Amino acid sequence: MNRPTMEDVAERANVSRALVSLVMNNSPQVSDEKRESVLRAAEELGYRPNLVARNLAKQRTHTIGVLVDDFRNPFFGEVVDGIEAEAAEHDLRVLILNGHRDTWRELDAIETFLQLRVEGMALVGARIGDDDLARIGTATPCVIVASGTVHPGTDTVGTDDRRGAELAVEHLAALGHTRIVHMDGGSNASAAERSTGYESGMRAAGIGELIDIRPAGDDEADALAVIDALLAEENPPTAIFAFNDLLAAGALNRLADAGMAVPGDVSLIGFDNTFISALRHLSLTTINQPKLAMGRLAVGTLLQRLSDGSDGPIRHMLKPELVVRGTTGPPPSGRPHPGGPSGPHRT
Amino acid sequence: MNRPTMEDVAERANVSRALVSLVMNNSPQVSDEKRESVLRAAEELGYRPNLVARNLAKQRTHTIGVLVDDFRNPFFGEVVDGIEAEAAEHDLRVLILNGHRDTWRELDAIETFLQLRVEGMALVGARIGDDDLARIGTATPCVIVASGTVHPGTDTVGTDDRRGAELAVEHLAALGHTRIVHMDGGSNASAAERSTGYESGMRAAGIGELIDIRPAGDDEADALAVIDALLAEENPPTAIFAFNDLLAAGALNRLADAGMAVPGDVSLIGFDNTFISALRHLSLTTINQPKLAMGRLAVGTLLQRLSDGSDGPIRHMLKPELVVRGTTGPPPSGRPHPGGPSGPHRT
DNA sequence: ACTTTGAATTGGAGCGCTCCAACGGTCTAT
DNA sequence: ATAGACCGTTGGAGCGCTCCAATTCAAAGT
Repeated sequence: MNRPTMEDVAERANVSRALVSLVMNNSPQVSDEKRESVLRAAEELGYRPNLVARNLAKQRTHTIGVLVDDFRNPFFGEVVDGIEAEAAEHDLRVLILNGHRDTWRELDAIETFLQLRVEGMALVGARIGDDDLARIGTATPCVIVASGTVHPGTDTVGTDDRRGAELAVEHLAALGHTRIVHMDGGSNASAAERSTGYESGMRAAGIGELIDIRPAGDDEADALAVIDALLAEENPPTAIFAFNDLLAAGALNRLADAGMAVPGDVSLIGFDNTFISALRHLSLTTINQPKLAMGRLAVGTLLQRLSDGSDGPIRHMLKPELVVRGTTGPPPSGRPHPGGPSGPHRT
Repeated sequence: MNRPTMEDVAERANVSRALVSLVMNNSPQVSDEKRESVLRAAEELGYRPNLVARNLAKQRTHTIGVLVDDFRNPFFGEVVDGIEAEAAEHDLRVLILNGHRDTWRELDAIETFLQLRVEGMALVGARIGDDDLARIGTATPCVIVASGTVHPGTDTVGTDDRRGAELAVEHLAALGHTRIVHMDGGSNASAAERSTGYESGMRAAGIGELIDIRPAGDDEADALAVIDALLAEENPPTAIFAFNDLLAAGALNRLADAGMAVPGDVSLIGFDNTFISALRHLSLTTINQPKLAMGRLAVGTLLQRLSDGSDGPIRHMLKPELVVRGTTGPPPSGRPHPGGPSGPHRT
């Protein structure tokens, strides 16, 4: 009834348990004869090595844990793809846990990883603070991925969010916009950096006095109220820099509802360059993050940490890139108070 | 240097290892005094129970494995949300592995689950065949989620894909369409059922002789060539039923490129009702699958299998629902060969 | 004073595996 | 013939935990 163990295989093949172990780890120093007889016995019994026992005995799990902030956001899916690709090349198993955009659940997931004795962790878009991070301890290597702020003492892989935000503002300013509003990412880990970048971008463009940040969030739904509020104002912005693509998509929806033409009446730019922004019908101008590369680098960092004891945090800061699509254009000409939504449709 | 073990905690608290174990499992029959002293010692040492050892000793892992066909497809994300919600309520850990739309990698993931001794598996959108399924054996409960065909002898949770496809055809037929093409899902697990439903729907509508299935796939990119081919024909369809939302989104892109108005020149319907279809700028008519409910039911099924030994496969077949949005409408009137793409823009 | 009960605590065996030291065997060198 | 080297194989200890039976000790019953 019970799962067959190594002992069972050994008995059936008339060898010792140790020999079965050698075969299962394909040790070269087993005679072909015995090897085959062991493999046959294993096959016949439907034997499957018990990784739990093996991990305990070996004191190694060959596993890394990946904490993903939010499965719904396609951004993370692509980062995970990169992680998995790199991990596979190094014979590492990847365990994925979902943070559900919630600090408490993140901590829970990390605790699980630690108890499962993963050999490293990649926290992708995690929202936990530096104090929590410190409490994790240094026993298990840990890399923070795509979480904006520079965490002292922790390895990080990320895009230069600040620079990315600056690129967005530069692009809009170059088109002639001045009343550029930033819809902030709320509790998202990258929110602060992108806000900062927005501010410095505005100042660099000589329109620092027009800095206008609205608290929003990082999900489609978070855009609705903000857009409504914006449109109700007497002097609405001519351009909006949304924290990410999801938020921008939500904004696009609401703007369409309100009969505003994009980019005729208002320009919109997102962040992340997820596949959503590339959908022809959204055609969202955005800032690209090298998602796959980030995933691969995350694993690379972990491996480096695992092999040598180099001190000093490893930091990879990747370059963001402006991707111009259809939601940005020059501001509506000479109409400080747009009389009515009648701009041309986007193509 | 090494991770502290129970033994270390016991020594520091001047108790036996067994007592520490009792405390860690918060057994009620430990004196408050000892409990506190153990907890304090654990805290001071930074002790973290070793789940690997515990799982081995307990012969239980309290873990279920979830194999996801494709992280990029938002459909799966929502199913996983349901799974996690239900699992959390039953104190089950959820391990997620990515199948990358590849049978071989799926089998690999399943093998990993089995070796890790998960207590159950949910295969979401898996592409493996019944023979592979059989080879897994009955030792570990396994539920197939959202994989169209009825797998004999295996528990399944799914939407009635066939009926869903019929709904799609009914809707199009009711609008007056007859030349309705189905873009097939290729190797996707649900492809066959939806094709069948398309066929029966066509026959039920009295247009069985117009059945026209084109091999496509389940990803955006898979739509391009098919749309191109369709548009090059002398008598292109007036309606397209795409295998899923992603494929429909790709089709929408290509149709826009070609200057075709949707639904003016051609109607389009997807499947899944992912958040993508709800984006106002796509506004894709689609067939809803109760994704969250499917996830919860999957875990429910596993739990049922785990508790009793009821024989006979458990099957949950949920009801699909038509969600009418903006990509379907009546066929272009009296224009067998549309002279030029000049239909009205969608709102 | 004695046993009885019961609650709190402990030692030890065991979960399925790995890994090391030791073993028997054949083969070559002295 | 004896020692050494080497290869394939094996028993046993140990990984960190759980769980059972056994033990201690205090309070209660006779």
